[in-house]
Amino acid sequence: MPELPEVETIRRQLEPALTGRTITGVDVVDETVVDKKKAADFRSRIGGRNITALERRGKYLLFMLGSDDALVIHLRMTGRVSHLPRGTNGPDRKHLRLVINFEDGSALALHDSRRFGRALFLNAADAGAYWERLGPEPLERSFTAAKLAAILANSRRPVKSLLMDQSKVAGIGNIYADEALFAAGIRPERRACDVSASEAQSLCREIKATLRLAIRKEGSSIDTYRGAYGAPGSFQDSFKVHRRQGEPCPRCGQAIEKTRIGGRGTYLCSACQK
DNA sequence: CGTTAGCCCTGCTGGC
DNA sequence: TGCCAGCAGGGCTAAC
Repeated sequence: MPELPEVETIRRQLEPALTGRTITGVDVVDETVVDKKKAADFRSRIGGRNITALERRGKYLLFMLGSDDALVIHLRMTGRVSHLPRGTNGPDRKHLRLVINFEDGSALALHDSRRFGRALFLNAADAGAYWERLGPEPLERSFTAAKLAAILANSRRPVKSLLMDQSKVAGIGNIYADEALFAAGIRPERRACDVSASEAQSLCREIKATLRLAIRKEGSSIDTYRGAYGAPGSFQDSFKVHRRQGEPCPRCGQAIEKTRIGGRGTYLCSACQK
């Protein structure tokens, strides 16, 4: 499932190829992907526009269209974006949801088996309110231990739930929450407000380190994730606890456990995480 | 306001 | 081997 590292990988892969492209055609194959009522508006608003830059906010991929308008894509669970050079096809026709054609004959395809992924046109005037729903970017320099500690301090929810709450911190999902909490030695079910200042410092450092390494490894391909040109990521080979139930903890050897927190499968080492 | 449950979806897994 | 119930889960909305 695409989280911050996967979306950032796709952004970096697409940036050189799509910057400067002009949108010459929009084929909304499955209208649920753009919200049925907005399909016609979506087509007319992005048609003919020029892509000036590619950005990312949390797990959202942004194709800037000038004047601060943007085409926004969220892949949710099983969404995939592919840049298809002239005359090539995407990974499978069956799950094709959206095709955006460019003046150079290439196209951007959105595939999604589960139909959770979304695309939308975001007017510059609405952008402020739209992004205000999201918490800070964890890889920004301004995301400090003190900032994280302040976020954790006023909630009695499990610390893992806070990390995954996009209004608190943007971009962390189930994989990277599990891995960062293991690296920081913190049990995921702990009340957020009970995490100490020094633990918050460790957690802040490990969140950044985990996300940075995952970006370097081009994300995690455990289910359907692939890059924009079909290449899998390799961070799954670096998982210490996620999806490793029953396997020995790489640090102490005790079997990795699986529990549920906030309705999400959660993996941890009960010996290493306090 | 803070928090949680339910919903959307469909491929895959596991049990028989 | 084949079948099928149930799981998986990001983000939104409703409800507590």
